[in-house]
Amino acid sequence: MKFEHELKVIRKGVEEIIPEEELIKKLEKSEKTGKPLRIKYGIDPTGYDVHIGHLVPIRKMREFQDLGHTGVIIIGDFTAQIGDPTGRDESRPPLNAEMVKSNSEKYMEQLFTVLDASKTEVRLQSEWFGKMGMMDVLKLMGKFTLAQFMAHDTFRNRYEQGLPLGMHEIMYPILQGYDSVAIESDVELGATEQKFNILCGRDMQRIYGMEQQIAVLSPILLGTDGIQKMGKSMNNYIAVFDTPNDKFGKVMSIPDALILNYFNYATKLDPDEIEKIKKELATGINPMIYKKMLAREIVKLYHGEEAGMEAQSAFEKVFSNKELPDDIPEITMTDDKIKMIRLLVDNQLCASNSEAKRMIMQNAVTVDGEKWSDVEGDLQITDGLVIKVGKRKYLQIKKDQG
RNA sequence: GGAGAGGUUCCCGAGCGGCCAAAGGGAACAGACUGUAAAUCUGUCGUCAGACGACUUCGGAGGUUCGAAUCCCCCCCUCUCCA
Repeated sequence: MKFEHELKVIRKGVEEIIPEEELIKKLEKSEKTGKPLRIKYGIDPTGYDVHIGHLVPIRKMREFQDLGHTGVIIIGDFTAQIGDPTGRDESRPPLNAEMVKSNSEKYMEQLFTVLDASKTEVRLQSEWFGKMGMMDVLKLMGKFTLAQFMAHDTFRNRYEQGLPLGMHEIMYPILQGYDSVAIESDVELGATEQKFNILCGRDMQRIYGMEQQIAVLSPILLGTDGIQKMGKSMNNYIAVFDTPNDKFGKVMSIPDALILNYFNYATKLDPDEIEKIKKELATGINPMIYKKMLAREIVKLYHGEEAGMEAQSAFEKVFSNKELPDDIPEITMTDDKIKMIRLLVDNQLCASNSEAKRMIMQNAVTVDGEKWSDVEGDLQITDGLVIKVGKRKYLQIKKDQG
């Protein structure tokens, strides 16, 4: 069959393609005309912390790019004012132009760790929505009925549960859908929860008499807690900006049952190889071995091979062998002694005096490996002392004689 | 516009005049253990103060009371039903 290779690449790690037959037609057409397909993905510039869950569809975009197609990233400066109803982020501070600009720049910087910049277009929603007036908006809204929206889980559930549902929120899928018209997308990427919004884009294109886009839906990546989807509000995410050591550690903290899932969706590993790992894990082997490999693979993706190895040895050093890490934050002190509690709070090892005391009482504080138990005590400062709080917080003191 | 329900500590959610810094669960953190920042168990979880005690907190502003998250008044917000 024609396009067998392309389809195999596109299908990999994808939950659903709607409709697949049309995608084949589009591929054919693209080949015939030599015109690359336009692959859309939208982001809301409400913040800029990108986590590896976001990158599942982005990696898919890269694969499209490698097949010669064009990625189009939409900066949702209008939808950001609404907040994706499926995302359920509470606070929506109004965004001004500078914030949009700086957020999206930082956002793109992270996406370009994956994307091919030469085949990426970045577009702002305000390019088209900024020109619209009330009449245009009414016309857009008239294309859909309330029943269509209430048939959608997110809206219906919130309505039925008696939760607030703003009128403007139903505009979200409409705006996102119109984006597809504006940029004439052939394919829109997103996680499965985006199905409704992306299909809205299809409807919108049909209404405007255009060729309709294909939805290519990625699975939702679970967070490090293994229960909820990875998200900023849940504090269960691995960020692109996390240090290699943090990425490694966070991967090590996922439940064992999640290992294969992450291999599938958060790494570039070949499916055959993942199949092998699956079999290995089923033999009852210590999952840690493969979790380390997973962590290494993920670090590698963003920081390179060497960083992956380094993060692993740092992890083993600190957690398996309980040695000191290489990069301990340092402070320089001139005094001969300091109250321990103050030292901990002043250097952000603890959030408050009370917490510092609690930590001491819970045997969480050590000085050069020795437990510190005197809640009120002073620390005699000597050069090179290492303070450790809990499992992960360190501080080294440099004594300035001067 | 009318009638009713509600807004509690990071989240969910109990409390409805003193025994409430506020049950319970989740998250988080710590300790033990371990094969991992897995799992499990135990503990901690407003701030300040030598665990006594003090101060700030229960949508917002007032009031009643020796004393309020709990009662009253006004305001803001959410939900349901009626029009």
